[in-house]
Amino acid sequence: MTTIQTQDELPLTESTFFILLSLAGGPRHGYAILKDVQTLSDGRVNLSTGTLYGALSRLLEQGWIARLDSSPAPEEARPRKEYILSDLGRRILNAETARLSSLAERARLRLAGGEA
Amino acid sequence: MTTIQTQDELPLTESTFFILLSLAGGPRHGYAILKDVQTLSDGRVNLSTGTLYGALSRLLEQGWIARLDSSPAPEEARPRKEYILSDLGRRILNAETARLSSLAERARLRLAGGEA
DNA sequence: CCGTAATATGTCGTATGACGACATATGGCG
DNA sequence: CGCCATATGTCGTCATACGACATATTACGG
Repeated sequence: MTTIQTQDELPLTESTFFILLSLAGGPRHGYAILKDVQTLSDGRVNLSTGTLYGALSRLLEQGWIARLDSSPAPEEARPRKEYILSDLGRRILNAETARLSSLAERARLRLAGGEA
Repeated sequence: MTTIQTQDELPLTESTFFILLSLAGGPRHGYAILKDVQTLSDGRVNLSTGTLYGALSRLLEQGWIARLDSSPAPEEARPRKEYILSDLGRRILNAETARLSSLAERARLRLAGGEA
């Protein structure tokens, strides 16, 4: 069985992680992700638009996110592209979260205990 | 006061993180770090020598690690360079561990709760 | 009504760093 | 004697983050 090996895609970069995490909260368009990531990271992470739109097109290609064809209310003249997290994306985000936890735990042990 | 802003150095790459974490367990030479990182990561992370030695020289420049002048037992013809974690390096590793923890926690909340 | 800021999307050049491939040498074991 | 593990190192390439720049629309204050 050719189960997709989510493990092989890790680690995510911090930018990618936060973008996926933002979308885990619901569909959003680019600029909204930008703002959400600032909030999620307590202002620590400020994606440049270069990073954001580059990452979004990459994530689309990889199928980790998808375009949301929210029948764009015609009165919406304003350009807006909404994205949602795909199942694959969610699985990867879960795997990354697990990796993060185990990493932190592993580090805490060695830093606290001090033993080799 | 020019306190070093450890925050500004984060996030670390996974390679850097594991190299520092390995040295947190005591002084080691390059190849030993390579093996230690494999163990620490349950075989998931296999640094190439390109990554390792590149990272080590960078870490030296930054003062996060230092050469250990362990009066090399003269009978040691074998080339071996030992490294230790500096105070700065240890502070950064601590900061990164904290970042990792809060990231995992933040993600767990959003993924579990599902709320926006 | 005009200017400015926030919203919104995008491109481009540069720098960093991971990685695989390659190179080199010694020590130990069969 | 040959091979594998140990041990250190360089080089070219690729992925990606980032800042700078570009462009449009909407909202608000003066």
